[in-house]
Amino acid sequence: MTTDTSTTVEWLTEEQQTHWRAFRGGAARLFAALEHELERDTGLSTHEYEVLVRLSETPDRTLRMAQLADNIAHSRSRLTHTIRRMEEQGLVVRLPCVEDARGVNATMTDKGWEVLVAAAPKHVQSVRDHLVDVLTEEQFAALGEAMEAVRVHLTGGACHVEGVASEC
Amino acid sequence: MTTDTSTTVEWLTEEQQTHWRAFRGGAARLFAALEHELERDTGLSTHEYEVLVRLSETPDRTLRMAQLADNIAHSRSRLTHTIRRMEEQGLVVRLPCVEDARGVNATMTDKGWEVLVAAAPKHVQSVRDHLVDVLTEEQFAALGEAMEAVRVHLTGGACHVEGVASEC
DNA sequence: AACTGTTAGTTCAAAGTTGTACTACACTCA
DNA sequence: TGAGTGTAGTACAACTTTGAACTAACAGTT
Repeated sequence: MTTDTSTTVEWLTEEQQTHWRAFRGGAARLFAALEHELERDTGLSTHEYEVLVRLSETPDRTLRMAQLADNIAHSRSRLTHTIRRMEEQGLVVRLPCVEDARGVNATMTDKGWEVLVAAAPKHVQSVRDHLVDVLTEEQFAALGEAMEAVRVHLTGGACHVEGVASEC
Repeated sequence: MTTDTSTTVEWLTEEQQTHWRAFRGGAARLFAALEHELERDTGLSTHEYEVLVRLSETPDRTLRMAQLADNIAHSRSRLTHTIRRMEEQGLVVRLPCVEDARGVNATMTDKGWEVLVAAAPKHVQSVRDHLVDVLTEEQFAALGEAMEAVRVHLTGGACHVEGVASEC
């Protein structure tokens, strides 16, 4: 082992480059398409949709801000803005946390629930149209497993918050 | 065929849901990590990097605005802003297009080239660290092929602009 | 040449995102 | 009990993105 700072990097093969570009380009266009269809069909952004989904999966439709932020991989600051906007729309409410006076609980309202229930079928259909049904079952499973490995690598495998089971 | 507007949607199986979430979560975290490392190491955003890459691959380091926008899947408006910022940094220049007086050519400067040459090894290393080397060769190839199918589905297969061969 | 429809690119204002700084509270350990 | 350290969430200001409106120029028609 040397301390050479100008070590050569192993370049990508032409094949790898092709795959990497397909991944970047495909993912960018896919997320853009899903975003547009969800916005058009329901008025929600995919981020707002994700928030509602996560809240809907807890017993009391409530999560701490930090948990929510970790779940959907947003910065704290970004989540504060998103939740404020959703609160203005009446989709969620924020309440101080009893156990920890620093904390804030975001809770889904009945309206939030209704909006999610109305939005989900359309969004699922979009995901089918542009991703799931475009691939074979094996391809889609391989995609999921590969990206799960990437996620585990990036987050150190962590995917749980004390007290509340979260999606892994 | 009916005109029933409330047709039931085929839901995702639990497995499909898991894969879909892994894909979303993994991709979001991966792109965020790459963005941060590139910014930290070179001061470039991944979008600026992409612009430089595309320009570097043409014989005269030049592309029309619209071609560039299509290549990297950005809106026209967004590309205008990106190129303006890059022009202020001296990475590209904009020149009127001779063949079509409506058009504008974006050309990479020597400085842009140098910045790209300096940035590329670091970025490739990031891509290796967090994606390519995390997966087996087969997994990575499967990922690329799947996302290529998604891209083709979304763009109607188009991936070429008259006159200039672009990445497919 | 004038008319129509289309394409290229920019501009504008509104909305979203980012990172830092800040306040408040909690935890630890002397 | 209080000093020091860490965590939760928000506020702020700078920056980026979005979509619609706009100007200019091409292309085809009559």
